[in-house]
Amino acid sequence: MEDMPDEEIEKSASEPEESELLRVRRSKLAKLLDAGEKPYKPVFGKPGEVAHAAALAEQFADLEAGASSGETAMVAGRLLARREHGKATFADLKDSSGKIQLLLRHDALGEKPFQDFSELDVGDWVGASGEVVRSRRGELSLAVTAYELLSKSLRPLPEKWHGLKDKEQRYRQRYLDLIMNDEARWVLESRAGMIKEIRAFLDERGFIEVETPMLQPMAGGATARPFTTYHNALGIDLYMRVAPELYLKRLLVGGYDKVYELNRNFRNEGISPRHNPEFTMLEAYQAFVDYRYLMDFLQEMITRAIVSVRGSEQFEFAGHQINLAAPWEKITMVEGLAKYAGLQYSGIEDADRWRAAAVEHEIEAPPAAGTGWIINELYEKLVEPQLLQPTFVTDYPEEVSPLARKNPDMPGFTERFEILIAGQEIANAFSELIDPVDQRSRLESQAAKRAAGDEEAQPLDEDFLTALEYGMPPAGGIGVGIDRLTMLATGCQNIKDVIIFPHLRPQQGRSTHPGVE
RNA sequence: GGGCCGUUAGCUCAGCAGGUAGAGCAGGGGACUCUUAAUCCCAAGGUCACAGGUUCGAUUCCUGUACGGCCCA
Repeated sequence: MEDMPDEEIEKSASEPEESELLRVRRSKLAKLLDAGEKPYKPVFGKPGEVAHAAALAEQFADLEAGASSGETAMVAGRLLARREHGKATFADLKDSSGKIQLLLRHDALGEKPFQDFSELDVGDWVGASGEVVRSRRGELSLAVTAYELLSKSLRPLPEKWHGLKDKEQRYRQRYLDLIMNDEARWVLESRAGMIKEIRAFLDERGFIEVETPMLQPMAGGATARPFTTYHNALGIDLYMRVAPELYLKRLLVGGYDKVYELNRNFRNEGISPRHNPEFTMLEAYQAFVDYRYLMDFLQEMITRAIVSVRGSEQFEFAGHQINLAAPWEKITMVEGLAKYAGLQYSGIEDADRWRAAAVEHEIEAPPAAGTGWIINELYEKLVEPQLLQPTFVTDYPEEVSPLARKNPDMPGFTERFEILIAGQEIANAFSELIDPVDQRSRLESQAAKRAAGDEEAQPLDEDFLTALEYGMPPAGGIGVGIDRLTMLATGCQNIKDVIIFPHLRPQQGRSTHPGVE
């Protein structure tokens, strides 16, 4: 740390070729400092005094072109464009609500402030006050009588007309995406709005929101590889959670009958257009209900969330017209394989035929995989992509559902369903397995799979089983992937578009901007 | 992990059957008191992602690497 200054000097000496654009801005900053100006102000106006552009647009909607309102206002935002006309200048200021035009006139401002405005750069934060007027061409404007530089920008923004298109740069420097692309803001705000709707939906029904451990001594509750970390003081490995499920169930054992958690899960898997290592999941549990009850429950919640963004039950996603109007199709996984893939076999006992179908469809089953696993793979490969309209797919194989109650009428299957929309898994739900003896044997099979080399199989969580042995009430549980749901609602087809700071590989020896690093 | 595509000025993009590159916007200088992709004039701006190879000569052809996108597993 103490030799930082030297390093800095060395660094700048070894990088003499700063681009002209950056040099010009730094020299403007130096000029301001030399003149005793403060290019990074602490505050602007009094709290509540600065108006939003959108609020002014609404308030003065009736102001006619060329008219003055007689009222003054203060605004603050980022300078996004400037049009100079000799002794008059127009500028666009963008705040969090929208844009407003500034009109600066030499006669109203005086020589020095008028000239100084020309020295400002697109990208600078500016605060201004003046009379609200509408220009002759009909643009709501602030006829500026005073302004100040609030924060000097040292880097040029992307082009004003085409904006920032480079996807990589949009993900890596999301702030630029947010400045330049209103759609990026809309996605962020839509996501926030949906989460708010979902919380309201659950809160209205008496659910309590809880926070269970992100760092777990054992990563259970889902079939996935965890991230590993280490706790120094305890001297033990800890795992980033892959799901909160086993902790939320402990809360039902503890006597709560409606709990939910809406938060991050972490899975140590590849990155793809549909996978980010951390993602947001809603899990909710309600005592005394089973998976049948949860169908209407989820249908209502998901419809409400999507309609809050789309404004309608009908919308387009990836070229498909989706209709959320009730009723949604209900079909068991085995029925689905018959209807959509022509695999008309009976249940789990048709093991040889399922296995033959797997070979035919080039599904490579790991050594420990049973018939249930194969049925699920066949379903995911052959059926899921065809389920465009909202569909409840019910009764998943026991083998891939180690935490779900067995379906007493369908040996080998569980009381579980997923909701498919546009070929995407949007929600998962089941009647919870509360029998501690059955649960132990299921987790023991998982442990056997782990021993056979399946790194995704769930560990046997003795502490969780102990909790179940005290007695968990009958309950149904749901899981909703918030990122997937946001993709569906906003029409985004890459998860990186709905995660504000998605994970990308770090760049090596290459920077998108000279001067970075 | 495999296949295909991309990476050229701050941004958006051209271009090069191999002879060290252009435009628009942004930035710099100048003109202009109602523009909104303002307009007009002038000048400037580049390790053509990176590293090798072929060649008299590579931004261009070949190989590899990095990062990203799409598809497949």
